[in-house]
Amino acid sequence: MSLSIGQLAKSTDTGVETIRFYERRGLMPDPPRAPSGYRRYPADATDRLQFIRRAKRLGFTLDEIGTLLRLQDGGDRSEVKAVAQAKLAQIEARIDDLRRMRKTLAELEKQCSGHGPVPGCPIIEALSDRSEA
Amino acid sequence: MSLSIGQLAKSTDTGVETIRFYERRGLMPDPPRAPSGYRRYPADATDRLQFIRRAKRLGFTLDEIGTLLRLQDGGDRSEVKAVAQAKLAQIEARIDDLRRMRKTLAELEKQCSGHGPVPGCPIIEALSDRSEA
DNA sequence: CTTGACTCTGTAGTCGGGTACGGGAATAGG
DNA sequence: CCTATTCCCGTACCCGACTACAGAGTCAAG
Repeated sequence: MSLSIGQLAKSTDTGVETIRFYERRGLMPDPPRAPSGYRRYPADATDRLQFIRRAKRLGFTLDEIGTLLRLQDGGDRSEVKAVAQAKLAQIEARIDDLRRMRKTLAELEKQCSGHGPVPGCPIIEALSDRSEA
Repeated sequence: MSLSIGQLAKSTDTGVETIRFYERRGLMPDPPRAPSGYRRYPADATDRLQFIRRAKRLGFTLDEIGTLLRLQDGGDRSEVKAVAQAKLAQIEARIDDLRRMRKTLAELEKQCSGHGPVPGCPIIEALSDRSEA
């Protein structure tokens, strides 16, 4: 039992173009072809595509997913753990960045009355502040 | 007293190319030119560029910064506040996304022993899980 | 057998925010 | 006065992850 690219796309909620794109990127192996040239996917192609989709939801880039897939077919568990730790560190750094932005912005937003003319608005004043680096 | 583009760049820790790029984007006004065609920036160009840099640090896109600059020279404070609130909401949504990723990934990372072969690694298993959407 | 949906390849465009390059002109320092 | 630096403009390129064609061939339903 094999799937057409359209069926694979539907079964994984992915676009047909995206699957071909993953193939070019080397994330999906080149599938066998029908005499017409049409791609015929074995059932486990669905698993591989799901793997990619889940990894993406966890924040991995396509390159990182490529690494994980390579480790899957023959790697050491320590390497997988290292990839996960690196990603975790990136996520945490990004969260910290965003929390700093949120803190500053939330304070300004609270201070802004929300009515009247712009001159005197604490948000604009903070951005314009001539006395600060 | 006017500044060359290079001096303006240095004084705001920005690249010369970036300033020209902001000009094309309409964030920096077209400056007066010397007879040679060289840009001659009035002193307050520094303020405007600092405004852009600070707004960027707060997470605003260049389009949003354009809006803020337009409001600065003649808008209503409620509009500024609305822009800030929208950005705050986006930042919070992004933080929530990242925290969900972190939670999942941290759990998997903790469960992975970090030694041995990949088959059986909880991280890879979770990504491969055939029984889950 | 026809029609419409699907698939093929290859190339190009999108978004955001720059960065780089090439060839020529102007300017500043020694 | 000479040379190194700066500046001009226009265009093209970078990242990541798609997405959109065009034009041709194929497959499935009625």
